[in-house]
Amino acid sequence: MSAATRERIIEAGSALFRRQGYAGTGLKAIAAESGAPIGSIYHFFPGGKDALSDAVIRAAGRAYGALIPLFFDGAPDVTQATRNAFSGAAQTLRASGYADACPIAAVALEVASTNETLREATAAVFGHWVDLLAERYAAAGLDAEAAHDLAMAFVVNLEGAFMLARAQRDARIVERAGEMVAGAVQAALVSFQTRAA
Amino acid sequence: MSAATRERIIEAGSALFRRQGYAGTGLKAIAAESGAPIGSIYHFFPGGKDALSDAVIRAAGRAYGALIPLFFDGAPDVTQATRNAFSGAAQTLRASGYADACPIAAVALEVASTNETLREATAAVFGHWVDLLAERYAAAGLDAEAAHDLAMAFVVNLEGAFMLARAQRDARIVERAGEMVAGAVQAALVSFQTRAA
DNA sequence: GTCTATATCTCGATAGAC
DNA sequence: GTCTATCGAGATATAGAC
Repeated sequence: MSAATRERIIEAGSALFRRQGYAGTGLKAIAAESGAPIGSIYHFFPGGKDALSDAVIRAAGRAYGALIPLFFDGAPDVTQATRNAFSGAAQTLRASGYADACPIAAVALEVASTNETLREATAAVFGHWVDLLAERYAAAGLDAEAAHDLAMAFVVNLEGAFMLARAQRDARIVERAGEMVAGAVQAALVSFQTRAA
Repeated sequence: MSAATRERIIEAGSALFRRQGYAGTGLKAIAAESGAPIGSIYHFFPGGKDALSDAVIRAAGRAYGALIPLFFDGAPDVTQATRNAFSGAAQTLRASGYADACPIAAVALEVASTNETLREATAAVFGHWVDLLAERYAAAGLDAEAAHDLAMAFVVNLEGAFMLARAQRDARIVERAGEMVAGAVQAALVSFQTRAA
């Protein structure tokens, strides 16, 4: 099955990029991890490492964007959903031995000044996540600007907390960052209701 | 002058690490950037790339820690100092074409799961920054736990904002993150004064 | 589509002249 | 202390059999 091989290559690339970064991950390692030979990588991605990396970044963007409904659809309100999302991320981090955090964070910092194509891919993914979150905050009654700022704060805090938590091996950093974002969300909601009243 | 050569090597490593990361930066590139031959790197750092990288990380920790008094000593209060620090970072980011952000961020994400020695070095640097900032917030009257949490939020937001700002080429993200942290600092100060009264 | 072999390059590291 | 030459390993990429 060719489609399955292509997906397995992307999945392997995603797993290795999040732990070793872009430059630290060779195509041979991705081939070994996916079980496919090197030739298959160039068959599915004629553009080589850049084309594969672009596909990995965008796939990770879709996959993690799909997690947002999981936390927001079931929660009683967006404040609790925000808190739960950070708690879930902290739990995943702990369970994986501080390896599984953001799939594109290391790559984003590596390519920001060295690879314009991939930089744009990471920018699009961050923008996608912010848009999805902003929709949720707007649906809770906040105006567009406040919703966007909180969505940006969500991603900023998650990424920054992932960095410190992985370095210091302390997942509570992610939980504390979640408290701060949730507090800002709550404060914005209260401020909006006060203004409306 | 041998000491000057050693420092030039560290300075070159710092400049390249922040733009290309750890795995993306070769010792030959550091040698070329510093003007020293490869042999000199192994003369001053017999431990090779790891020993040099450790020195680069710790030097960056000291250098950026030394920036904190610059913002906090002259400011009217810690809230304004916090805001100014983020504004200054945003300005540096813009002026450097979105290249000069945190000197150890990319390295930290790369080594967190791949190099225990360097992971500990980055953890120590983050901890050092948090400690220095917590001292400032504590000196403004906050209790130790609140001061520490705000200091952590400072570094978390700065690192996360750097990541998104570099990817999307928008330094306002750093400024907005500064507003959020400064707001949390202000709220904590007000809350403390209310409790004390 | 799958897989191997290989060309070319650059890596970290070392040896040794000066 | 400075500098060059070089080693073996691993990188990306390609050619071509099956």
